[in-house]
Amino acid sequence: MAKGLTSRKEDYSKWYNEIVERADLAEHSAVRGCMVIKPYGYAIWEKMQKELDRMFKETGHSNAYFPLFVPKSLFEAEEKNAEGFAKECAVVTHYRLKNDEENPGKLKVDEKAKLEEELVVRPTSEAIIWNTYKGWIQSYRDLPILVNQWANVVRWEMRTRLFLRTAEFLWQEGHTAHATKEEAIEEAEQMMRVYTEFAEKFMGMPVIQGLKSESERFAGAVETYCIEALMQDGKALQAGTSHFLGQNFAKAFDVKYTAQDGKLDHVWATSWGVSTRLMGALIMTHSDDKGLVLPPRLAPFEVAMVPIYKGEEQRQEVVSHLSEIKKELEAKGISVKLDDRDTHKPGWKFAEYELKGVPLRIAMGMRDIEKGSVEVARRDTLEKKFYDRQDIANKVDHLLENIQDNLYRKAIDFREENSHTANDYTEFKQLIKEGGFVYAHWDGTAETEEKIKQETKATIRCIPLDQKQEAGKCICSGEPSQGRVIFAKAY
RNA sequence: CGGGGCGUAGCGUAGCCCGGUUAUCGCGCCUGCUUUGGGAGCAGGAGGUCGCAAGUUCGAAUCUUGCCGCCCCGACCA
Repeated sequence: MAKGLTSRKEDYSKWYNEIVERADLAEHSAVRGCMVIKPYGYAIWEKMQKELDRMFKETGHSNAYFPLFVPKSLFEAEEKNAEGFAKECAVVTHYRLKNDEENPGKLKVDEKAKLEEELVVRPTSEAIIWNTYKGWIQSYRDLPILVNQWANVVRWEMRTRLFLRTAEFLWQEGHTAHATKEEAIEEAEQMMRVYTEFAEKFMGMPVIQGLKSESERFAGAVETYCIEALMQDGKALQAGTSHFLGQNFAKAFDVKYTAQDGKLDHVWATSWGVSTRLMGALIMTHSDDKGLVLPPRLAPFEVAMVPIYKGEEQRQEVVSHLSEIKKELEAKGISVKLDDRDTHKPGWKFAEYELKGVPLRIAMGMRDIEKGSVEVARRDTLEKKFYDRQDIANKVDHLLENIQDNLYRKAIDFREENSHTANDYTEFKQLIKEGGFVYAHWDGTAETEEKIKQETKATIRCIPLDQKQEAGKCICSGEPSQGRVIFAKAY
């Protein structure tokens, strides 16, 4: 009996939730707005972490860890940053509970244990980190500081969606300090490029690099670079951001250094981050109506092996053949799960590994052993083929590479098919309704952007870095514009 | 914080309007036999403070009142 998923086209949200749940990635926690990432989902996140971490180290960064709590006085130091996040902060006000005499067995907050100063649970760590950097920096010799932190942060969201928006989420946040403006800008741009490379090479997800408009800019940043991806329902997803912070935080926390020429100046800063939201992006970029589809480079295991047999004797024979193949694959660095459980039937396993997005499935039974063949099914195309037993390791290796490329190419094709240019407001509204990226002229003002948002629900996703200089008129106000920006409805 | 909806087994639900034996069905779970190349079949079984509290009544999942919790749509947002 087939227990299918809801179709993507029928109800995208439902489809998404079913994949997250049935592929065993995550679930809602009993804690409001919070998420439990289950082992299989976390294994994917760990692969992401590993690759990102490697790329950060290759670009000269080191990991460190800063406190979860930010004293309110530090949090409010950089005004724009504080104002931007104030509405969604969890705040610790007490440090002790006591027995509730009126309700035996229950606890209540001990009012005597009220904190002198409230502690904000970090929604982002600029404040606590810049307060720390203050003590680390005196001279140009102390610069640059290139630090990354893997951490959890809390943003008290009113409405949540697994991986895309939860009250607590996991991420990495890089925080760097530089002697010059140019160096800081180069750092922010470099990290955007690192994110781009990760998204495209590992996630198989094409992204557009760009700058945020003022209203979408990070609170406290001078400039926000971003990568934007297009999901299969035609909505945009901000996949990563890298901020040039100017001297805003250095001034707020009074972080100065003495330059080679003896002059005292504030340092220049960047911060950049990607979160478990990338998991949501990964799911929505490749998955289909049969479940998750994972790019080989991020799959917890690239190959699932399913033995087919009747009786214990056959089972042992088939499993021993598969074990040999497994060794050959592992020798090539391919990760394999041999599912020899007798508690589930082959058909059940086929469906299960499809739901979980395993790139390749190898099935083997007595027939194959006799013929010297192996059945290989690829997840991206759902194509099944028999390959010669002798050559299987090379074939699998080749297929995995092919799948990785194919997923990326398919995602690019999808994005191109769903990217359009609008030349007037009527056309714009129609295109936005249909979904996808819409390239259009904009007069550069926040007022117009807001008006368009109110009228169409579309926002400026970014001003693309490769924007062509092109004289035109704003689709909304008719004022002159130098180039097109990307509009879309967004997550 | 505004508008709407829902709370019945691990999950999804019927029953409620019009009160009446042992609370319905499906999935899942357990046992046994037969099965195993696309989510097996049959037989048996376990599992429930019907969100909580009070009230009306001979009798409440069902009616009344209060409370609690959750979901959806807005506003906010990576």
